Amino acid sequence: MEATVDLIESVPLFEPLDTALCQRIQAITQVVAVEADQVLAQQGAMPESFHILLEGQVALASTAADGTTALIEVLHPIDHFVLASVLTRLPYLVTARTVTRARLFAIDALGLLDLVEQEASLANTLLRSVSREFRTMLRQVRDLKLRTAAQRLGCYLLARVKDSEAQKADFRLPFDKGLLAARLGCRQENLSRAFATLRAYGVETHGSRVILHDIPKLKALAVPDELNDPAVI
Amino acid sequence: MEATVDLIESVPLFEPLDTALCQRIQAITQVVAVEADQVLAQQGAMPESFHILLEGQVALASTAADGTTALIEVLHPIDHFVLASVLTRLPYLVTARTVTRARLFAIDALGLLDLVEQEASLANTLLRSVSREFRTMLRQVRDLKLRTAAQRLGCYLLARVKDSEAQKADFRLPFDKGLLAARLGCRQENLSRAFATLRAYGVETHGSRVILHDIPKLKALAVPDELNDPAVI
DNA sequence: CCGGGGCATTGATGTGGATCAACCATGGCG
DNA sequence: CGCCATGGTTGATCCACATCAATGCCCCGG
Repeated sequence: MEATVDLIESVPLFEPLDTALCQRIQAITQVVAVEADQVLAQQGAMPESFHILLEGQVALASTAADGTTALIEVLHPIDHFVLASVLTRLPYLVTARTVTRARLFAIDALGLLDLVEQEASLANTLLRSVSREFRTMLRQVRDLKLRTAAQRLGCYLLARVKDSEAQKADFRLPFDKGLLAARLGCRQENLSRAFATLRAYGVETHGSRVILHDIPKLKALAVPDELNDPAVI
Repeated sequence: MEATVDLIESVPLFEPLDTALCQRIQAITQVVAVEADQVLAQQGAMPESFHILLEGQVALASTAADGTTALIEVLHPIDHFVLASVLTRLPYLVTARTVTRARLFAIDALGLLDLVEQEASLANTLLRSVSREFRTMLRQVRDLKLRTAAQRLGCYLLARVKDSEAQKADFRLPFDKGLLAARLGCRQENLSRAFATLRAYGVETHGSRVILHDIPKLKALAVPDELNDPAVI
């Protein structure tokens, strides 16, 4: 299916671009609807499309030679993936798979490369985006090296609450605990135990429902990034 | 000290750029010489300069709120650092510190941002560079999640040998084992033990001298990235 | 109403790596 | 020449997490 220019312009990534350029992007963009558990990009394959997630969830995972797999990230709308592979013309480092049924833009890789070379505004917006993604990965490296699973879980939960002043919060996990465990880099059993340790810090759970009774106390345990890195993202 | 245009043009990162643009970069670049163990960028501070390492070594480390530190990378000439922070105008996520005495370019952050916005060729070369850095970080995440310290050491050693066909190799570690341990995300004691396990796979060491007697055997243990990710960088 | 198949929790045990501590080589220097 | 500082190795113990196994829970269909 063809994408409309309106739809292209509504993507935050493309917000700084003028309409003429969005039209040229639209010309190389398809809207794709897929079921859950479908592969959108295969690790090791050469990039064909740059993907923007409009609805649903997508998991990015990387597999080692022995077959073990590390879940890198779970994406929510509106986010995008495999940008760095497309821009470097190097094989995908991750397999992207839908968690739920989803709707996405698939933007032709070579067409996008052409546009990027000609249009400084597009190059600039992508440059900022890849830079932010780089910082996210760097933080994940620091996380894995320095924090325990319980602290990573605490950070994840704290990141779900928008209001930075709030003392309490109440929300649902966006996906099941198996996926959350993988996202945090541990096993489901350990996630359970991590939730158990966090109970002493005012964390109550009922299935996917989470209640944080004492956010300051939790922050003291988990030490979220905001405290390390002022004005972060 | 002022940089010369020749010197700017000789940096691989700037190789695709025309002379006029290199002149404009030269105008905002200082050559800096520093002793060992000097801080060039402080985590949490706003970016003032984009750095390119010409001689010596620089370590990038990130510190958590509890004071523990993770070494992210040790850089060699000609490489560069803190690009993503400069481009996003967000605080440094790492502290950059010289390991040896060093010589660098310090390019004014705001001046560079101006140039990037105007010049598609510069935006493009930086875009590719940040993308490659992103992929490096992503691989480090996978490494930490999936490989043991001995495997990471094996990969590191295998990466030192250029010739991909070689059966044997012989070289020196570029820095001391304390730093190498940090780079691999473990303690010095464990690095020692990792070297000990690798002895069974044909790895011989005398101080910083390393001899690999049986590269195929070592590859079978460590499973370096080339095997996962064809045509990698 | 009952039985079964997921998902989540809980327990027991094993492993990788951290930590603490002692020891050994090396090399600079009085 | 001997002293001590430094970097590297080795051993003992501890902690976080993985793994294996059993059980509880809940929904769903018969």
